[in-house]
Amino acid sequence: MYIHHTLQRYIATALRDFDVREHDIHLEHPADFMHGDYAINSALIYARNRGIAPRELAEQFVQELTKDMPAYLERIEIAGPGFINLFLARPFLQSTLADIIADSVHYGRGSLLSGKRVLIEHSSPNLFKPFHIGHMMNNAIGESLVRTAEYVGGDVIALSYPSDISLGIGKAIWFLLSNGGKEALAERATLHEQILLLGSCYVQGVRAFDDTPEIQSDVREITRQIFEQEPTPAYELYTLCKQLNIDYFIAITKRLGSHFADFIFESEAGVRGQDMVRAHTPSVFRVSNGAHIYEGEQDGLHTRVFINAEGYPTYEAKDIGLLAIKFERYQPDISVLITDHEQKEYYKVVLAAAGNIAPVWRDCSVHVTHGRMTLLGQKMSSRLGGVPTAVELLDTLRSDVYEKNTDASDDLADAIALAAIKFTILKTQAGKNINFDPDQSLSFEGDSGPYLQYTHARIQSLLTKGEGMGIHPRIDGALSEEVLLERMLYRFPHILERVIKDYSPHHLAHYALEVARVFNSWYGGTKILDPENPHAPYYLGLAQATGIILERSLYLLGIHAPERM
RNA sequence: CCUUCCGUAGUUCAAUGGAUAGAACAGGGGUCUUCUAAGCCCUUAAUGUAGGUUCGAUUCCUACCGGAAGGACCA
Repeated sequence: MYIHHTLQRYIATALRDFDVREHDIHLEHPADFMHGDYAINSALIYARNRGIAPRELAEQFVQELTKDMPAYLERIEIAGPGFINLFLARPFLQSTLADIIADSVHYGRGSLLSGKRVLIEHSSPNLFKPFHIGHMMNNAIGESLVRTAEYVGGDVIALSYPSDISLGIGKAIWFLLSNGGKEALAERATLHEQILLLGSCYVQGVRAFDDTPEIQSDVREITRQIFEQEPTPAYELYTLCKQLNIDYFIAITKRLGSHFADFIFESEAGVRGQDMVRAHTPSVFRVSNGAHIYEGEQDGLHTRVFINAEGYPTYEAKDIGLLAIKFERYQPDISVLITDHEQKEYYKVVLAAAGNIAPVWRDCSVHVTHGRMTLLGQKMSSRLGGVPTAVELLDTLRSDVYEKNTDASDDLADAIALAAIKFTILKTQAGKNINFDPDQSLSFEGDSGPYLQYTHARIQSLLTKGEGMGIHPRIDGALSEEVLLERMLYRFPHILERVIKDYSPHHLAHYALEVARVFNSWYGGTKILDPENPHAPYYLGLAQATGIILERSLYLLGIHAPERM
């Protein structure tokens, strides 16, 4: 149990005669340390209903709270219009530092999601199309939520939903088949080059389809063969290409720090969804102009087509099938889906329809949306191929790292480049658009991933040097003058709960920045490894605890914290 | 036309209805014979407009202005 839980319970118990419920106690960290470590505004809120002056009620509250004050509290004050400010006692703060060091990589683990199965779908790729920076955005948020949900006790299953079937893919296969087929692929030496070839087949196939109507029936025939899984050369080539794309997807998401427990393919969901929709017509869906539709107006939404007049499932039906497979296979308590916010209204209709088939599909689903990335002020679109792929962007940033640090290994350069990109994405609240200006957003200075990594690496260096000098980190013993850092580190577990509550890792990103800033500011004015100073072991312990919090924060953001840089 | 989302320093982002709206970048000025200068210290600068609710509004409500996304057989 962490301090915010303990405190909340204590306050609720102390104030039970005032009918203040635990749930209604809002513990917040005041912006200014002068206002204590925690503040509650309960007196302000409750005074309204009672017709008492807020400060007067606050005084009654404080009287109860101080009657038998626990040791972890130093004092309680009333401030402003009736805030109650709580100051944690320094011995408590120091015991927390000791806990952090003792628990190390387990510090902050919690029970918020204990016993809950949490499904998180993210990074769903369009096979045959490049993994571009929009996918990186989805991946960064998804991976961070996966790690954080796991950290607070969830039984988390990460999965991805690759789009493996479409007319567009038929176009790509047609083009490749007409331009060398399997042999053309075999000429490419690496997986990366093969993927580039497939990407260009996609673009050229789409163009050929639009420009030369004569080929359209051939393309449709190939697409049909793929759909029906007929053992033709086209289907055989498709199977090969699909596997290459999956291999590539696994490789790139691994480089980004993700792995998936399962893939559910669009082709699979399509079949399932189509059956599902037909089985629930006319109870849920209705046939109109030959198409199976769901009339969203009954839920204040709009009508969408689930099976088109030609009898093919649309994305809507596939999403129904996907829900069916997810809940059948995993029985999740919470099923999180991460997409860009263009799909927000769309997905409301899907969930409304789904809720009429099985209420849990709707009630246990959470749709987390992220904004769109704009690059240099231009709206991104994967269609024309003008958008950098994840690999291109990463490699570009890596060369910037080498410029700054000529000794950097490939792994280190990759870790720093990734940190820059991921942090840019994660410091913004999920749901908002992100302006992606490589020159500015991806800076290695200031509010950035590399800043956090640098601070962490610097602490590791201190620890190594301290070891050599015979200074060992120690929290007990002589107290120094108070260091602001002590009032920052214990907050970590509380922040994780907010990340999960809001499904937005940006809380953690900003917290980590604040920790790093406070540390650097202290470091700038204090000599830590001073053999003459009796407080040196304590200082080093404080640095060590800070290093742990930074490393854990970075880990939960999906960012690697190098020992040295 | 309808629905949803978004308007905060020059720029990129914070602020769970709270206390003096915080950072970073850019600009200006300092700082390495001393633990990693990817750092630190100082400095200029912001809530689209008009109302309303509240002890208190960047946050909630209404209208307007501006931007984005979605709105039946595309994905």
